[in-house]
Amino acid sequence: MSKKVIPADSTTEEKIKEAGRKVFIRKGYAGTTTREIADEAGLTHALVNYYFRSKDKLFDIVTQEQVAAFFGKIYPIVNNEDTNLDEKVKGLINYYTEILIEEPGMVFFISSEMQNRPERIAKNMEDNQGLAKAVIARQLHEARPDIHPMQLMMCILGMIIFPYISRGVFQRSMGISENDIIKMLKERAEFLPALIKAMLSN
Amino acid sequence: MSKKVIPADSTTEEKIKEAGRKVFIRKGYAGTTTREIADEAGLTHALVNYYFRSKDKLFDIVTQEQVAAFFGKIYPIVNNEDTNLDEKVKGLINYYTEILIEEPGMVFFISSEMQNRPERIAKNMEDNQGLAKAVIARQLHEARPDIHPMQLMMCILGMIIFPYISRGVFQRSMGISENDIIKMLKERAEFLPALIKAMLSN
DNA sequence: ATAAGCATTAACCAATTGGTTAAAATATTT
DNA sequence: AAATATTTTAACCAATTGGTTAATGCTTAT
Repeated sequence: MSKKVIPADSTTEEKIKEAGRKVFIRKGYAGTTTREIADEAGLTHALVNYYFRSKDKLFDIVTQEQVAAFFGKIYPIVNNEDTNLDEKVKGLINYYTEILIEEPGMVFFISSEMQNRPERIAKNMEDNQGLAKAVIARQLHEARPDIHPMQLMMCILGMIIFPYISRGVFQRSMGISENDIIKMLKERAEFLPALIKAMLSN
Repeated sequence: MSKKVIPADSTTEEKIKEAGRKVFIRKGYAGTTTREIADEAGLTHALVNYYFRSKDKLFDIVTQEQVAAFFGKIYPIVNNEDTNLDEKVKGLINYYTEILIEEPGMVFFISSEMQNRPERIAKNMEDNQGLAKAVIARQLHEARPDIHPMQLMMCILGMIIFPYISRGVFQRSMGISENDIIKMLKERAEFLPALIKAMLSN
């Protein structure tokens, strides 16, 4: 997930998969050509089909793994019996701050996948029984019994993730530099827990 | 912006533009073919070039107008001197609830445009001097002087908009129907003002 | 060393793409 | 009604696309 530098000694298959991941996230499925993936990997485009049979199959694998990695890291946080709500919130904030500064396209990628071809991702979600049964849902219900835990979850995740989606808008709107907006995004990690706490206090 | 049914008496040019808008939002630039736009409009694809010279030019115009309409409706709300913060929040919630239930792809479209080709949209933003100088920014600063108004703005908009982006995830994760998730999204409009108020109370 | 199997390449293919154009259809002007 | 201008169409074009394949290179076991 983090800045994946392709190791020089990685196999051709790994190179292609990683190149595919990068380009797919950057340009989306339709905007990506197998030749560009091959270029990114420093190979011929015939090899994409040699190792993965088709662009579609490669995309499937990349998406599958990406989503699995994404949610795989979230569930341990929201399902931890030993942390309270505040600690979970901080855990989520740290996680998203880390990966989304590195790879801002990730949210687009996953959520557009989720909208366009939900079946493909369903499997990974079921394995984890979803957010609905997570420990955090119970804790949210305790904090605010008047509002459905999933609604609160949307609020929390929205506050954390949305800025990475709307980055460009805010950057333009405020006329500030790339570096400054990244600084702002990192700053958020500090005061967000308090804001969320205030929101959840009945 | 709302459910735009193409009037039967509209000109060919209007038909193409509206068809282009729909398909571009649904499939993105790369995923859209001029022939599909023509199909959607019930015409030959040569007419797309006849009226708009190229797919690219049509996309430019559609994007331009879409962004202008989008922000054109927001700025009157956030710049109103006669409403307080709570009323502005409610105004934003109503606006987004309305258009995003109608056209869930809009947020994707605009924010991905904003990330991929920010120059193209810059003009529309400057005209409105951005969010930074809006009345709401001043009011947010009064409510919470300890946090930058733009940070608060991201929080508010995140809580409102993010659910429309992550719709699919939550729907899957909770195993509920399309209708139920729409019901949830509409429900949000009712309790969100209170949650945001709680968050902003120092 | 040689044969066998795997990896890689360049050349190729059919389908689709954005875009053009000449001719046909329609509307407008005279 | 005839001439003119505009709109629409079908056929076409070159470029790009995902995918295949036969030949070449490279390992590795024999």
